[in-house]
Amino acid sequence: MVARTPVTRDPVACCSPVRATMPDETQAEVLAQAFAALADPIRLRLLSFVASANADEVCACDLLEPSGRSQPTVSHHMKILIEAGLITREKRGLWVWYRVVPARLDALRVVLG
Amino acid sequence: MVARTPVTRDPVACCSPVRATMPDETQAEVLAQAFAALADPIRLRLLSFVASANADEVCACDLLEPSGRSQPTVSHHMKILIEAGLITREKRGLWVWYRVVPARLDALRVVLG
DNA sequence: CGACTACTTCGACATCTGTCAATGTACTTC
DNA sequence: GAAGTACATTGACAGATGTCGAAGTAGTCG
Repeated sequence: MVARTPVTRDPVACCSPVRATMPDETQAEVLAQAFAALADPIRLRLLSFVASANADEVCACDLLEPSGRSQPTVSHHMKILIEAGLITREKRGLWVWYRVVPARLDALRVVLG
Repeated sequence: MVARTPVTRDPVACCSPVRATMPDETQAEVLAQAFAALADPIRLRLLSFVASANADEVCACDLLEPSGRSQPTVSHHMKILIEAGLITREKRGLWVWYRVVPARLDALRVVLG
């Protein structure tokens, strides 16, 4: 660990220079948007549901009842997950099918360490 | 699982029963709070900064300038990261030192797959 | 065509969130 | 003690977010 110049008299220096980095602002913006998609309990449950399905895709109609939210609300949340790149939507006939985007989840996992 | 009652007589059945699971609501609540802490660009940058520091801890005074936010605002964001369990705060004398909680980051990574 | 179905979008609302100036608290130094 | 420093908390405000009913869109069926 760094001997961080403890406060002797003088100009009470706080710390020796730190070496650390931040992602730039636009990069942080994109990542934050992705995490924001996960920042709602309903969306986390919806995403888990799709990710854990035995088939690799899930019909929108299957999301309504277990989520306990109205149909417009579920549609709204799924849109947010899509815009975050975490899932994809495909319409076939009257129905809509969702599937996860594993690469996107991988990317977030990498950010966490 | 719900037998998806195909309502009319011979309607095009939507989907065969899906096998999938959701985290329960309280579990989702806790996870969502953690992800919410990552859902702000400033906080992502602050966390990255602490995580990437050469020393394993970072003085609060080092966060002000690179974040470009006021001192109360940075203090506010750090508090949110702490409440999410992502970092810890330790006061020594006049200064405050932050360090990341790797186990917490691990936990989130697990959720992502 | 017209009726119906699955889903999306809109509009409105209450709540939550990020921000900073002002103020408070804890600690050090004189 | 008093003065000064580092950080936290408060208060206030604009803007974002979650929610649902109502209306709109796109597809199917007869």
